[in-house]
Amino acid sequence: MLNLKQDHSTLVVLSVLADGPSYGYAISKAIAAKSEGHFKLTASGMYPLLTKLEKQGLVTTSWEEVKAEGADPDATGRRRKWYTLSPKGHRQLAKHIEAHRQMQSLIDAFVSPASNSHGAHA
Amino acid sequence: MLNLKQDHSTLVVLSVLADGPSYGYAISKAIAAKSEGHFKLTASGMYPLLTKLEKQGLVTTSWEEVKAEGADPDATGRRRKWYTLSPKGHRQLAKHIEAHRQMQSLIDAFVSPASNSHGAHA
DNA sequence: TCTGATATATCGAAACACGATATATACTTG
DNA sequence: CAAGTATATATCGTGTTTCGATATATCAGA
Repeated sequence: MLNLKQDHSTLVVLSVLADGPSYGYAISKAIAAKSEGHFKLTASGMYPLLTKLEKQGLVTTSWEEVKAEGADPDATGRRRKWYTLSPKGHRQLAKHIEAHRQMQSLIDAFVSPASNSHGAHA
Repeated sequence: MLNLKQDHSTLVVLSVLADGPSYGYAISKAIAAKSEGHFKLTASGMYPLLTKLEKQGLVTTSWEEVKAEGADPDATGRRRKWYTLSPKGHRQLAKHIEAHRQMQSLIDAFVSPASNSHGAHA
């Protein structure tokens, strides 16, 4: 079980939102499910991150009142905050993916077998 | 120019040392060169990391006195601390590479096109 | 002699990580 | 209906990480 760091959290959360609007708790579950239980992004990592994405204009938000079936129409109900990826968010996701791929290829230059053949130092 | 975080720093430094013994300053230059100037691991990141690797038994160390040609044989000379990857370090590098690859494939599940086709939310 | 490169090392402020805590509603089961 | 678990959002505080700045010293070239 790997706790995601900021860079990966941002990439993964934006990716999940690219599949359609969602909310904190559901995103957290989606990340755990899609990573087959390997990734964990808990509340204390999720909500500050979502707030940051909102401040950066990468997502737009709206509140939903989740009422129980047959509940008192005047009751408060549980609040659910939906996050929708903005056009800016889509562009930022593309940039993050590109940066991630570049990082991958740069790291690969270090860990690929050709660079690690024992006894062959320049 | 990307400053490397701890995980990537460790992976990259161990990879460089897998090519043969080296020392802090040279490793820093090797990383910059091999990444074509994209990666930067400065002194304040390098030396604490190397000390940590030494404490973990992943590298062994030895000091070299670098004397100028024709210098006074009694002069102190510049000190150079060599780092050699230990058998444990080799095994740890293999583990880091495996962990890195797993992380890659897990992240790919989120950012691969199949998961991000617009309008196709489950 | 002076500047820039080589070489190692630590400091400290700022940012980050993450379990614990707080609050509240909804569902499930005995 | 009471208790326990799941849903849902949010912050706090401690511990860790980051990274430019600083310190020290030698070497090479203009």
